[in-house]
Amino acid sequence: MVGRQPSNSRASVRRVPGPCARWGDDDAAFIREILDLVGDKWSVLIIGTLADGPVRYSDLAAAIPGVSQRMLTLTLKQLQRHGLVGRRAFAEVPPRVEYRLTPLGDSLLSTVLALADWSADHHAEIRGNQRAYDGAG
Amino acid sequence: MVGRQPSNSRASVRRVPGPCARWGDDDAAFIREILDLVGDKWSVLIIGTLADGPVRYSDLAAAIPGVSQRMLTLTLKQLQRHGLVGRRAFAEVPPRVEYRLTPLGDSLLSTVLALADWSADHHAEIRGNQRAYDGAG
DNA sequence: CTGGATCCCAATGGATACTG
DNA sequence: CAGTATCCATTGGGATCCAG
Repeated sequence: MVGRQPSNSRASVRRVPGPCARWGDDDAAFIREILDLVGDKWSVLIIGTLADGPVRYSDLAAAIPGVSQRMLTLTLKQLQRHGLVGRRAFAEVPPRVEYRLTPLGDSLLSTVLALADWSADHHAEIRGNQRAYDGAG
Repeated sequence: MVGRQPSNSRASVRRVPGPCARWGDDDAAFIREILDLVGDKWSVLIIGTLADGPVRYSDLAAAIPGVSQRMLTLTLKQLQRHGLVGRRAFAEVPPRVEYRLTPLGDSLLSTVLALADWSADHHAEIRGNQRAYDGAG
């Protein structure tokens, strides 16, 4: 999010060096927004948990060990807002609410799975690099 | 990285329900570690900037508008530690240091590019969802 | 030029208690 | 059950100054 600029910008455009090589400034901004969403501590875990079908709020909480109610709710709202997750409330007592992946959310799952696969593939290599780096300074 | 536990833990283990549907507990942990790295505010921008070849420290700083020296240095170290980025210092005066993607970093670039593509593909759709959500409450 | 060391504020996020 | 509201510790990250 953020999106704040230092106001300090003197009139002179100063030639903001430009975007980052590969992406335009506002592409970059949007990509960062998605990255914030995906890189969020709980988003991917939630998406992964919803992968196999609708899950109730309390079951989500149980399936994702460390999450607090606050963060679960907040993250679910973000995901809803972006249209990745759908919410369905049943007018029963006791109340029941189910969350599920939308088609959009499902398409993101595939993409994220690629990243997960990459992680798994290079797990050992990266661990080795870390140890080497930490050891050798 | 945190690692703090509340001490409050009453003797009862209470049976931590287990992992998150899709991944085992420690796979999940490692994936989250990569996600933290990638989801980091500057990592992807840096990786993207290094995509086309070695870049000097000061050029990186110039190419990535909002970044502070501190964060640039810190992020580069993380990337080095994981073996995604290599550093080469020239014993000259004034000093010159070049950073470049390792093959590992390059393979991550491809994966991340997939995410960037996904973002671009669904940019409009997501924006629409956001407006709908914000409007309808 | 390339960073390291400090200071400090704002945001993140967990714990807890309360509500419909 | 499914959240909301509040409080508070931890952390992220910018600014600034210093050093090789």
